Amino acid sequence: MEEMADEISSKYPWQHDDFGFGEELMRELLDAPSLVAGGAGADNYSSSSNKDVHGEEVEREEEVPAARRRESMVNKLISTVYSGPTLSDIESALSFTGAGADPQQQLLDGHKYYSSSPVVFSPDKVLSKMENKYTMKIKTCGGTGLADDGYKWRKYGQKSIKNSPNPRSYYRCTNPRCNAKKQVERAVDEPDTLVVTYEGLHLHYTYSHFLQHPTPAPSAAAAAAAKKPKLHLHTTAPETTTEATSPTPLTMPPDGAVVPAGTGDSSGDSGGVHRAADVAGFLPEHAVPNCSYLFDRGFVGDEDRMMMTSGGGGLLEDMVPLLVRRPSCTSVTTTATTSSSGSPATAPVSSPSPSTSSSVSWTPASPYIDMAILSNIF
DNA sequence: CGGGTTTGACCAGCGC
DNA sequence: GCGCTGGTCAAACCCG
Repeated sequence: MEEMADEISSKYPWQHDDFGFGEELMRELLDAPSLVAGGAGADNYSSSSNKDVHGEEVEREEEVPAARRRESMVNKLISTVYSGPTLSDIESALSFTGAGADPQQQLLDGHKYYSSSPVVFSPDKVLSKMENKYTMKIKTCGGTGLADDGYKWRKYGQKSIKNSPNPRSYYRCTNPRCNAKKQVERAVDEPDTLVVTYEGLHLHYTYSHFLQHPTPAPSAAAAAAAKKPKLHLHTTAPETTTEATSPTPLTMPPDGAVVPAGTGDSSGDSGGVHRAADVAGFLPEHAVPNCSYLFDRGFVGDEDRMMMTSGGGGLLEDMVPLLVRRPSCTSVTTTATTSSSGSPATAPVSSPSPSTSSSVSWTPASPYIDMAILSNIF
C-alpha cells in the first residue's frame, strides 16, 4: 500500500503538493479501499455536506468510526479539488419543486429538493446565484494549443482590448440549453499563459463523457463523438492505460438534456456532496487529451469504477471541467470573481479555437483552487 | 450543406 | 450628454 502511495505521489505530485493533500491523508485513503469502492459505504457520502471542506466541522478521530472518518476524508479530498458548483446547485436550478419557499435557502441547505410542498420555480433567482465567474490562468507548453476542457465552445466574438496587444476571444457553449461562456486571452507578460474566464454553468454532459461511453446505440452523442475528431481521442498520458469503456448506458438523453442528479442516481443518493465514487466513475483518464484525473485507478478499482459509473449519472463530470482534471502540461490557477466584479483578465491572447486545438498539454505545475469560488457560490 | 469562425456594427455600462 | 470600452450580434465567409 505504501508503494502505491509512493507511486501515485510520484505520478501525480500535484495531487497533494498543489492541492494541499497531505501525504498522510493520501495514505489513509489508500489504506481504505472499501471507502471508494462504492456500495453501502459510498452511499453514505450523501450525508456529508460541502461544508466539511471548509474545515468548519472537523471530526475528531477517536470519536468517529473508521468508515465515517474515511468518508470525511474523501469528501474533503473531493471538495479540495473541486471548488466549483455542485450537483446541489444544478438540482436546485432544475427542480420545479422544493422545500421551503426560499430557493436560495435550499441552496444553502443543499439537500432538500424534492419536498412535497410545491414551490414556484424561480430560475432567474436560482441561476443568478450561479452566475459566477472564475478565471483560470493556464500555462501552456508553448505552441498554440489551448486547453480542451471537455466542452464544445463556439466562438461568437473577438475583441481587441485596450492596452493589450492580444485580442480577447469570446466563446459560448454550443449546447443550446447551456449558457456557459468563457473568455480566452493571452497574458501579456506571459505569452504562454492563457487567461480563461469561465462564466455560467454547464447544464449538460461534457463531450468527453460521451467519448468515454461509446454506447453501441446510435445515439446522437456517440455520433457527435465520432464526427468530432477535434475532441481528441488520442491518449498520450504515458502513465495511464486506456481502459476499456464501461458498458454502462447513459442515464441521460444524448441531446444534452439535463437530468437532475437526484433522478438519475440509482444509488439513492439524494444530493448533497458528491461521492468519491461518483467522481471517480466519471472522470475518464483519457477523455481529454493528455489529461488524467485525480481519481485514478490508484484510488478506485476497475470493478468499482463500473459500479460507480452506473450510479453517478455523470453530471458531476459535467460540473467539473478543468478543476478536477489534471492538466499534463499546464499550470492552472484559479481565481474567482463575482459576476459584478468583472475584470478578471489582465492580459489578452489571441486564442486559437478551443475546439480545434489538437494537442493540448497541461502541466500539473501548480494548480490550486481558490476557495473564494465556493464562497461566491454558497 | 451544416456548423464554426471572422469581423464590423451595435449596444450598454461607466467615468468625466 | 459624450466618449470610451467591453460584450454581443449577425452577416459573410470558410471548411469538411
